[in-house]
Amino acid sequence: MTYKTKQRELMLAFFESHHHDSFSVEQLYEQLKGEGISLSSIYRNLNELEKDGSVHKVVPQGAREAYYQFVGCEHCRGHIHVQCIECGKTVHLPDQATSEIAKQTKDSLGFELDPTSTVFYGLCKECSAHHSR
Amino acid sequence: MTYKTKQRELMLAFFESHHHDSFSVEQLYEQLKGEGISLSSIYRNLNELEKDGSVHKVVPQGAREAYYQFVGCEHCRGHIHVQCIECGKTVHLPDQATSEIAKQTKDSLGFELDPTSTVFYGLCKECSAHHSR
DNA sequence: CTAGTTGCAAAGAGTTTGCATGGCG
DNA sequence: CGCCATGCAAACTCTTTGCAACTAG
Repeated sequence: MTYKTKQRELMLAFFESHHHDSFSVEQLYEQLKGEGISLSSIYRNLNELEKDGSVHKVVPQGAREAYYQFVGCEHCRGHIHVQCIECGKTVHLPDQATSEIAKQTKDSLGFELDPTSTVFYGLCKECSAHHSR
Repeated sequence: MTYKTKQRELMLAFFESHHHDSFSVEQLYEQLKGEGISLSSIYRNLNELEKDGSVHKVVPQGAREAYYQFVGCEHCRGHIHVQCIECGKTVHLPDQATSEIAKQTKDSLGFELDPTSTVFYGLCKECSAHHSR
């Protein structure tokens, strides 16, 4: 009940090779339309990927359109994503820090953190260095 | 160069008295139109509040419209917001946990966390209790 | 052969904007 | 008074949807 179509494979392949970037629908379309995929298929597949949790949909501050980031790979599962609000770069928080933070959240509020869907915002090492000069 | 208008005051007053809920434009309009405010003013003021950081704009998974939450009060400044993906309830992470988490992020990645703009997602105590039954 | 998927074009929803009017300072 | 903010309605943009053709299983 889920066919393996050329269009779906195209999108997955593209995402697999761009783990830590996020893309607007337009960007995806620009990259993939040459291979034969329509805008509506991109939208439809994106919605499914979002529903089963392998893609994060984010609407950046001030942006009109949504951006999508793939989090379906082994690497991403169970890791907190940390994103720089200046350069947009995203990295994973190491396992140990992730579980400690989950524990602190649990201990202080009884709150069960979902690492995969939360994103930390702030300044990466490079960007915060620029700021302090 | 920013006038104190009745409409702006209406919105601020409403937000002040609903710290930890978030509202769609439509909900705000329903609540406030009786007092004399137009849809476009709500949009325009919301955009300004977002720009100066006193309001978070969020587009929930699967939602069409944006939701806005006030984070401009003393209470919110410097605190990480923790939101339940099931019931939507939002609370603050205590000071100590917040600063420890910021430290861990800094130590492991050199990343300067911005507590005010990051939101933790997961299940609150009550909702995770329901799940484990 | 059946059911899911695609493309296209049209429809829809939420948000933004132009312009004249009104209100703050 | 000058400048900013408001209201209204029209304009826009991004996203969704209906339908017929197509394709995977």
